[in-house]
Amino acid sequence: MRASEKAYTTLRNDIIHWRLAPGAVLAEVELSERLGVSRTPIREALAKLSAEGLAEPQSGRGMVVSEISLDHLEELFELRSALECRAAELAARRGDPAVFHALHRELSNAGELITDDDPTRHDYYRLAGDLDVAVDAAVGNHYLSQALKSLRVHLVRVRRLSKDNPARLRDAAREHAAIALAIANGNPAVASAATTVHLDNSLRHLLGSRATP
Amino acid sequence: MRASEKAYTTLRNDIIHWRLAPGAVLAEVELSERLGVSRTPIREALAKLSAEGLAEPQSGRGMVVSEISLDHLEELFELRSALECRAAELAARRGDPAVFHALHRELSNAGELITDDDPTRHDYYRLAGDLDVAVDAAVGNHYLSQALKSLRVHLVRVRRLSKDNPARLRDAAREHAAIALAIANGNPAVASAATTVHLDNSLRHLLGSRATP
DNA sequence: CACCGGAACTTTGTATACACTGAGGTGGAT
DNA sequence: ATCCACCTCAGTGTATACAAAGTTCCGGTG
Repeated sequence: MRASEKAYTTLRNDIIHWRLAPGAVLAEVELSERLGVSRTPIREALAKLSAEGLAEPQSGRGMVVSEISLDHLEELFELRSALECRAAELAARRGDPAVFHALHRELSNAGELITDDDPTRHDYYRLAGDLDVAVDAAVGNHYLSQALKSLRVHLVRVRRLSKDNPARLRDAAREHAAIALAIANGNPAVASAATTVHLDNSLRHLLGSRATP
Repeated sequence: MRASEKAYTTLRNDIIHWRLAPGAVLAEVELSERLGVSRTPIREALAKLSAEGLAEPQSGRGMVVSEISLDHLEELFELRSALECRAAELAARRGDPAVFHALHRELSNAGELITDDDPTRHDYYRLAGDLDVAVDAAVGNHYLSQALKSLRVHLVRVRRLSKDNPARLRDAAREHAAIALAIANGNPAVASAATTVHLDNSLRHLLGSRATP
């Protein structure tokens, strides 16, 4: 693996998983020593992170991890809604019903996955991710997929801002199942509407239950 | 101006204005000699262009100017529609009516700007750009604005694929005026619908009248 | 005592030298 | 004659040295 890729991946994960908090300074020499590569690949990594919106140039000098807070949530979800509603719509027109019927079945049983055994909700988030992947594939639009991909990075980051209670996750799974069903049935309007409903519920939940700092 | 910025700006303009055609190889040494800077800022510029989607890594080695053709148009316009319809909707809810009434007046008279005196249609495109800026400002959503901004780069590139006849531009101006009016009237549904209509007309025109190569 | 100026230092921006890898060509063997 | 192996070379990937710019702290002055 190239050094610049390694630096990029490491920093990206550190930012997404809050090991590098918003506002943290990204000093080139310090990073190059910590990651064991020279400054050149570090700079390359920082440029990519900046383009992705995970880092931003400090006033005049240096880079810092970009801010993310509940204040950004509404804005983030407006973009998310625009993209995901359209994606669901297009998936309903173009997707293979069998694929989404299968996802609907899985998601309908997803409540069982949400137990106290797995506090990271890994299985649940993977299933939700599967739906995203299936929608992307069904839509078959490179530009839309890219826009969604760059958006999801920020969504992962935001997830840490709230405590996820099991009840909400079970509701979310049901909402996902409804979206999958609408797509499987080839109904664009319902798919879009179900997505709107789901995102509104998610947003209100996130804004309502703030994580204890 | 920093050398990396200069390299980035120059290359970006060269790509957007088709002085660097899709598929052209972006060799670091050749570019560094041509632009009179060392390879380091060139690499930085290429990284940014790659993140923006204007350049992409060649199989294994090197970078090339990314492809853009009429085959990508439908995909591009699907994303565009998702973003701009929502933006128009939100602008109708939040915008200052006075601003958009003014734009509506200007756009209603835009037909006069489209003469044979200015074959680049500079005045017209600037007016259309003013509407975009006003919508962005009215929406007040950083993430949505960023998504639109990165999309518009590709749209400028695509513009060269078709010959723009004056009749279509005058129609387009009227459609823009309709969008501005709907926003001024605070009617989200109409603003979104007018945007959908405008984009559909634009797309069909682009696909219908191919530029003679 | 506060404020302004400058010098030193820290940190980024750029150039260049070196290392490595993949591609293409050439020569030999079958 | 064709195919394979090896070698050469072009061009990228990385490291490091040097230049420039901005920040901070100290001292002087009003």
